[in-house]
Amino acid sequence: MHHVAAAAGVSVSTVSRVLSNGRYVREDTRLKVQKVIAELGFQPNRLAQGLRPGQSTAAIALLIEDIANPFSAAIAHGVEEVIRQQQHLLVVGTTDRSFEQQSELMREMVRRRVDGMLVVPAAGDHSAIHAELNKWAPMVFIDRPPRGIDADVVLLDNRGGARQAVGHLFERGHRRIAYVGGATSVPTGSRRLSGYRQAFKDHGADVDQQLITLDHHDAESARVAAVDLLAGNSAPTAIFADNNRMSVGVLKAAHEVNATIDVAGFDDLELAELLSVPLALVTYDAVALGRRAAELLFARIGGEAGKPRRITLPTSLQVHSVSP
Amino acid sequence: MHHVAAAAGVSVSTVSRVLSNGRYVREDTRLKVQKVIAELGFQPNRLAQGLRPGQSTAAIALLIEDIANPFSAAIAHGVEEVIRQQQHLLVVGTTDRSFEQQSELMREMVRRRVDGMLVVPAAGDHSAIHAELNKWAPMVFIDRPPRGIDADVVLLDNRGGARQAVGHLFERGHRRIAYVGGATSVPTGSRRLSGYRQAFKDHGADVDQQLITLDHHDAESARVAAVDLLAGNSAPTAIFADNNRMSVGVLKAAHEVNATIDVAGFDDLELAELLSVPLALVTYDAVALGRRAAELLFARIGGEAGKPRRITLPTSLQVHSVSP
DNA sequence: CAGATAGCTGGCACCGTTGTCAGAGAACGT
DNA sequence: ACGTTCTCTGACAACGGTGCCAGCTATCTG
Repeated sequence: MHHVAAAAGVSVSTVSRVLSNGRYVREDTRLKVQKVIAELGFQPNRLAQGLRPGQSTAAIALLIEDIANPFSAAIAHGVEEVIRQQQHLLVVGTTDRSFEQQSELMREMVRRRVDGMLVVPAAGDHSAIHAELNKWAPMVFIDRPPRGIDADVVLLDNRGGARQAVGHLFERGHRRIAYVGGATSVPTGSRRLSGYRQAFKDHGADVDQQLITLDHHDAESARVAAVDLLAGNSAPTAIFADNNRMSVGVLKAAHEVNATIDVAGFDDLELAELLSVPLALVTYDAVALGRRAAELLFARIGGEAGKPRRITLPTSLQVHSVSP
Repeated sequence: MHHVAAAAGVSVSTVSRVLSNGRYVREDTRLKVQKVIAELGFQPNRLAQGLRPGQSTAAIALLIEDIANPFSAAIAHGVEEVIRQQQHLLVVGTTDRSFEQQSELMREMVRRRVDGMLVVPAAGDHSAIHAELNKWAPMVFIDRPPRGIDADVVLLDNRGGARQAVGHLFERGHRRIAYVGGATSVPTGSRRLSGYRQAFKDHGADVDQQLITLDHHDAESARVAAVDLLAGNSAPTAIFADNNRMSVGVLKAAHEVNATIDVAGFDDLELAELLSVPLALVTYDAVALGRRAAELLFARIGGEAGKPRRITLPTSLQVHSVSP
């Protein structure tokens, strides 16, 4: 800016006034300065602007497990919608499910003075890090409650969704319904398992522990487990899959051993309607998850006080009938 | 920091030395300052650090069409890998395919003094904006060359991939092969169409313009077009789809009218192996696209001069045989 | 015609941090 | 005893902006 001022033969104050569209600048002075700015290709330094106290950086941090995951990507999309509307910029950090990495990213974001943080929390006790950083930037959590603290969070109805899907299998006459589940360290999974159990209770049936297999981290591991289940002498007639990777594994297994079973699963699948297996999917609006979280965050940034809020978004069951 | 210095009874210089782990600080002074920092929960302001000249902000901008798009998400993932390794942070901007929005985002990123920019360019003449901003931050483009300038870019072998896929259909005995294509304003599509034509030339066949339908922006529009093609009295025996949305539309159409045709398409599809249609897909490593672009960008940031580079990544044809 | 008011401009302190410099005191060599 | 070197610390100027204040000129008001 100093450079521009010198070239235009005015003071930096005047250049600043031109840039901020302030009053009290003579028209020809304004034109002269704007001309120099254009010629020099000058761009004001927003970091320096944000330096003075009370100034916002107009940036929001989003901490997710992995951008390539469609679920994370949908959340990011929803967040982005709100952020753009609020004229803010999005800084993305990837935690890789590591609590240490998440904590270090949170600190880095605070050092960069983001206005707030949206976090899909990793497994770990958040009390220390939350106490340390909360006064710097408000935080809103997404998809699961952070362990150890009571904080703003936007969730899905995991329990209700699983209950409804398994209930659907019951209504189709099944009694031997297996459960193929992902990581047990995340609260999401245990809520879904709880919904599965609830569906059994709803229908006065007993859960067979032999039909529950957990802690599969990818489709391949789920496929192997499902093949085992279907090969057993008391094989299930239907399978509920914990999440989309589990669903893919289960569908591959059924295809592989040529079993005619009903499948239900959490999360949507691309092309589900083209498959030749009766399939029911618990779908939801992941974009809304990000949007609602961002809206809540901006409310907090705007000074909204009050107790931590917990918002639960509904799921819906999408039934794909088998193709002819 | 001033606050910390006052509380610890030392000067800001000393606090700065403690934070930057500098020499010449007595052990008890260091401990005293660190204690105060911990008690106050102080976090240094990285924006102020980056203010002095020659200092980097350790931030990279990524401008994509839409984070929720799996292709964009995969690119972001590859970029993230490199960026984390380089201890940088990722700022994401969404252009929505609008050249105006992209230009404004580019300016905003420069105002935030990012070290460099990675851009999946929108349709539009980049000469003015590139000249305006290139001196501030190096740019590397992804997936398609920006119109109007010669710049660093990392591409896919669109022409070769389409040529190979259509060639595969020829080898399976097809001669009437239709083309269902996406937006014609992006160079990617025209390269793929060129590959399609080349495959016809390779096999001494003539292209039938009646079998080419373009400018579909979503799966639904592609589905309708494919249904029309298949209902015609000179229906194709195979269809090549321009991208994954087109493929989905074509597959739905084939399923709908119960046509037994061969399908080939650009981009991968989830669950492709479970479908009961002969399907060949042009797949590629989208993560590598982001990774290579980020690597090139860091080389430029590191001062590597020389002519603009054009890196082309290979595609591979994945053939899914029909299920029994 | 004096005084008030409005328009326009430059000077300066400040934001939070770092690097340079100067200075004080201790340890050391001659 | 004296100069030199080393350790430690604080003062200060920058970095790139913004906002306040002072001061100038021109116009308006009584």
